[in-house]
Amino acid sequence: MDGCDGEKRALAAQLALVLAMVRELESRMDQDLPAAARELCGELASSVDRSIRIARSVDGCPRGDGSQHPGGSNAQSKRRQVQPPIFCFIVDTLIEQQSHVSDMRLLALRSFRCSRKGTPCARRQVRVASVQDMAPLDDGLSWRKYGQKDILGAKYPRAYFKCTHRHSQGCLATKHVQRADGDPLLYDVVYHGAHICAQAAHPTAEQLSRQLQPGGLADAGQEQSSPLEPENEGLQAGLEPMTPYSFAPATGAAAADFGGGFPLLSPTGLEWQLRSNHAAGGLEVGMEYEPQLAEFFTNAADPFQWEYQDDHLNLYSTN
DNA sequence: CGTATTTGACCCTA
DNA sequence: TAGGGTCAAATACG
Repeated sequence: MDGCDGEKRALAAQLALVLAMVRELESRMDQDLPAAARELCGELASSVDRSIRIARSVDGCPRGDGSQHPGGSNAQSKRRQVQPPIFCFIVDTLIEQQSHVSDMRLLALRSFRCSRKGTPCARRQVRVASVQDMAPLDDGLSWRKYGQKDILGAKYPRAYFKCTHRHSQGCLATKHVQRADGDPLLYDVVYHGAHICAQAAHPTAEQLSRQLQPGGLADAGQEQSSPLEPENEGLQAGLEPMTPYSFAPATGAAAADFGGGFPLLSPTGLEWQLRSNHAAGGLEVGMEYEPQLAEFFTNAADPFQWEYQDDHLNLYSTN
């Protein structure tokens, strides 16, 4: 398959890049440049992560003998594509991404002009990091675990949580937490629905202070579930007054934006995948449901350079 | 004793 | 029919 060959070449290129980075890291360590070495470590992590994803995608390609791994990424991708009323956000670790977050916020709002029909059912997925070998389950909201499931092809089981106030207040928010295969300190957290319970409407002081911390995931390793009011900042760019997306509780300060996460919530059916790739100087957005948006984003006047490939939209900072 | 977690069974969808 | 998601009884915990 041509596509798989392309993926393999991309994987080889990524691994070559990793190798070059390792050598550069050695050099920087020899020169006693800890800050430079640390910076490179971030790039390395990003590159390895990218390699892993490419490898998974290659693994899902049809093989020469016609066999195909049933749990490959193709199967998952196909499964997602046939669940239209779903809004999905994948937000990778946005460490040191503060300058990009506001741009992405505008971007997301702009994109709603092309929103699809959908149901109020919202889903977003984030990837969070735990500082130690412990689950980053404390996102300031109370959840009750109601199930755990081994997922085909996944190394770790997926845990299912629902809001503690489901019965008392009818809050239907749920989340799924799964440890990432590639990095045991990373967790993929998928939120379904929005909290309508009191704890969401009145976040605790601890929650607020956490959101106000500019450190991001590096020190928090968590993501806030945020069903609160839409934020108005993004409307300044001449956008329609309707703001179907809702963000984290508004703080007014860009530096406090999401505590490293990107809690954007939409009642639309638009499905997105968004990853940060700060080390490579950009962000990566996969839009499985809206490939027609490629042209829109390509022409968008953002401080990014857009590149559309297959069903993924890559954007790089032009700064 | 009330609440949370575990886990096998069941349901739904592709 | 397989796999993901949820239910609910059993169990653990404070």
